Amino acid sequence: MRVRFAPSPTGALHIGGARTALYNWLAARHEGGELVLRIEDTDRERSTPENVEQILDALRWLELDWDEGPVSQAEGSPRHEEALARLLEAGAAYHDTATAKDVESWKAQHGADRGYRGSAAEDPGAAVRLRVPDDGETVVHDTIRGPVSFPNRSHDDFVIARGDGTVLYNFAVAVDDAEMGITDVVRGDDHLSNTPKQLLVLEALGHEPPRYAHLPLLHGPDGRKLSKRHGAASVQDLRDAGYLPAAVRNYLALLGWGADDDATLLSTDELVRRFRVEDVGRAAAIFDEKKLRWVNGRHMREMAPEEYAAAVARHLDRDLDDRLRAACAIAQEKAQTLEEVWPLIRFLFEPPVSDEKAWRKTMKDDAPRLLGAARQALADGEGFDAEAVEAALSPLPETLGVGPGKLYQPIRVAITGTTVSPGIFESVAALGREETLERIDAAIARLAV
RNA sequence: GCCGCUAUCGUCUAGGGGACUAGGACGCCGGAUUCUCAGUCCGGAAACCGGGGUUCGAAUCCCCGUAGCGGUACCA
Repeated sequence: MRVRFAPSPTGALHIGGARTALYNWLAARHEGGELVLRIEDTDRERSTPENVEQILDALRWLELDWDEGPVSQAEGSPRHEEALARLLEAGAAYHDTATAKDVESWKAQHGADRGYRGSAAEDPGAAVRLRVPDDGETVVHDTIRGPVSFPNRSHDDFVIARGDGTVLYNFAVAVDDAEMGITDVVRGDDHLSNTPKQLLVLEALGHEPPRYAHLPLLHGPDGRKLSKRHGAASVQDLRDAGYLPAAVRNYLALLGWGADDDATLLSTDELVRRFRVEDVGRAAAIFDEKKLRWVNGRHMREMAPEEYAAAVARHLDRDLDDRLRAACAIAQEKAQTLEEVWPLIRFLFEPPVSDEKAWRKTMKDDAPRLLGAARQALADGEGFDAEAVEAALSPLPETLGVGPGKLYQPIRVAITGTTVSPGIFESVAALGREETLERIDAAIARLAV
């Protein structure tokens, strides 16, 4: 098996494109085949080096590697010109001076279900059209959808090369797929309607067509095409939002494909082992970031501590030191994305945040008494790890005649400034005795005012 | 307009004529977690687009609608 991922470099790699890349990668890895990365840059204006780099960057982040490329489609132009010349010579294609308007009026005359047919002109500066048969049909044998047939009559003699001799997408793709020895074309459903054209080109050239599989499209929560309006829409957005590459691969794989036993959490090895293109579903799927968050949280909790800390450090762009390691250790069970880690551990690196609502809600009348007692308990005793802190604090609620929450929440607010944090014993221990006492003192002082 | 694809809980899906009182997961709602929740555990509500066929029997097969999406460029 030899597959290809062939994005056009029009900007950031979108989530739909990422899934197409993933499916190609999974198919290749599953079969022990090869993945070719080809950049569809025949539209020179949109194909900037920056845009190409964005795609490579996205694929690297997703940890999807390729075996060949990136190959520039535009650089294959000698091959395309040679193929074009062959068709022209054989009469399978012809120069045509007709404009878009001419085509339109031709259709008005012949009915909308009748494709345009032009006539050959002795004008080498005119666009080149492929001759499409009037009868019969072109059928796409799609791995996912089965046979799909298109009546030839409804197709125009479509343009395969511009007046300046450069070739168009549907021609270049067909030639490249054939000449690069691609065995399986796995791409978005938006290309299904293009496939008969490519098949027609292949047939005129005498090439065997590859197998085709058209993936259902990805939509936003409103059922419309996924775009910026929907929040995270590109791979870069996903990275910035704090998702893990492994979790993104897991979630994206599940959009349109399901493991036979309904397994939801799958490692990449497992995905490679189980993925089959023929098992992909046919209906468009909606990208649901909530589920991605959950999948991501599960992956985060399963990481080894050192790996987790390294990922957090990279995301926060901080050095990975022991303090950060300790912070990560107490936050790993709580956060669903890398982005959520910082609010949980921030109190270990900066003064408590100012959250008036939390303060008012927690610091009731007897707060000074409770905090005072906690301070005293924490000031004495040996050691200051989570166990020692728990040993010091846990007898207090009963002694003081209050529920545990009544005691722990004021401490939490005193040291972090807010009401949500990792476990209170772990948090206090991680902060250290000196800093904890200082913050409790500061809170008591503020309450005395 | 024309050509084509698709249609099961809000979402991702399982289902391949009887195993369907339609299963799982996210989300949602409720409870628990003698410390918070944005974490974890437990429970609950929640779907076969409509109409015709075929069949003893249809979520499953066929037809017709409807809706959504894609293509219809000298874009990719």
